[in-house]
Amino acid sequence: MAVTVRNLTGVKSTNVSLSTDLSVRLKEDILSGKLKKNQKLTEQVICEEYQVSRTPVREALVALESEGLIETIPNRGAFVIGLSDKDMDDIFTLRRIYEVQATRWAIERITDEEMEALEENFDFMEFYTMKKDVDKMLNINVNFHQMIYKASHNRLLRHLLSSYQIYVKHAKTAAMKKDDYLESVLEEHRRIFRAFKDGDVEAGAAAMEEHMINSRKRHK
Amino acid sequence: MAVTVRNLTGVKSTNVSLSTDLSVRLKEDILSGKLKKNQKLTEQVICEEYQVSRTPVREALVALESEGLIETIPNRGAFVIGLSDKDMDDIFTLRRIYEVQATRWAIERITDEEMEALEENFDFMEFYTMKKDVDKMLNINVNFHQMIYKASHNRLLRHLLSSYQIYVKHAKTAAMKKDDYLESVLEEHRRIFRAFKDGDVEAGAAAMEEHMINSRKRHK
DNA sequence: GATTGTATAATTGTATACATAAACACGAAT
DNA sequence: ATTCGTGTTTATGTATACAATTATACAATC
Repeated sequence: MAVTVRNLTGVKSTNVSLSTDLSVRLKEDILSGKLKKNQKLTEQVICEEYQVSRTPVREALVALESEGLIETIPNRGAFVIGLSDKDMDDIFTLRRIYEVQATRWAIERITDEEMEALEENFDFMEFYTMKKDVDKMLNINVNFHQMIYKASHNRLLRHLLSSYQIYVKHAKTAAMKKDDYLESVLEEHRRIFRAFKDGDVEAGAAAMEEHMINSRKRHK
Repeated sequence: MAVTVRNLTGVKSTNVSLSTDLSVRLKEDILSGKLKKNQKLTEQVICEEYQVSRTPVREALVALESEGLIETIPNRGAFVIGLSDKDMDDIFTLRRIYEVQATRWAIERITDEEMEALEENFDFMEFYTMKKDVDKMLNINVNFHQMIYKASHNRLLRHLLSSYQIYVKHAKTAAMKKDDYLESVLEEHRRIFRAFKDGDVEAGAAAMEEHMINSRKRHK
């Protein structure tokens, strides 16, 4: 079908199916606080709210449950999970741990082609940091990490880390207006990238660990 | 509905919904090799094979995709992901890393009530090791780890680690016939349990790490 | 013979109708 | 007033019908 719809953030999304599109929209609305914690997600209500039938709604809810964002009680319905500050800290810790492992594996396993792509990404990053183009940087930043996931050559890890990405997405904007934001991120990425060039697993792991810790501080 | 059906292992399962029941059965069949890698999972075929309609089939497939066991290509269908020996090694590594983190948090956060339950579990484990009752031990073993997940007081971590459990489940039986199997597992659990009693995070993390490494060796 | 175009069949994506279980309201019995 | 029972309503669970996309077969063209 590939309908072009407009989600609640006003950004066009041309996702393949209503199910996947809806699951993304619901995810955003949960993390942005639009759907409040412990709130009951009645299927029929979502149908009307998002203008789709129950089938894609139910499939989206199954996906959200697998990611731990909602809880489904049999014959009772789906409820939004509340995320406390402690929960967010924990999630960051869990993400950090796997980002470090992904970096280790990626440095060991990266192909020449993937290395070239990473290098290109880093060049762009330097360029747009100079230009002070925050929007471009956001995408490049996400891509940098996605490339590392891919280079780890483990489908499950890539999958899990990608699903963590959403947790930071909505928190952006506040911290990024600081002057040294772009510079800091670039410098941290530079250290990680250099470890890839050197094939130095331990240096890469350390650099990524520090990058994640700083990232948490920036977005808190 | 709560129908009592019989899954392919011959074990009765009285799950709440056809969707969740089916996702468990499909998971077992993928990991046992009944559904071969790269095999296309045509919805209609699964309907006939498992005697349910398409709705629960599709919902089960969404769940399996979230766990990384199948890949869904839009408008093309679902395909079984092949897991190589390297993949299994990686999964064990990913599990080990989070088991260690769960242990750290659990030792820090465990409640008195949870501690009592863990102690009881350990007592049972000693008893059934003496009795050489492998079947009972299997359940107790799984419960021991589940209790630690719970005591970590992080829903997402508990969720993820529970989903890893299935990967070892089907591999059991071969290694467990060895005489020293039960003794080894008991001893490793004893070290972990002692760390809980002492509230020693580092000792617990080390003990769990070793337990996981040994566990991988045993099931390889 | 290989390639492209088109009609047909098969399969996925979505909507809706039906079945069943939980939530609710309300009155009777204690 | 509280508890229990019963009928009604609402929501979830399941099946099926319809729409849209993709795969297949086969003929026409080069």
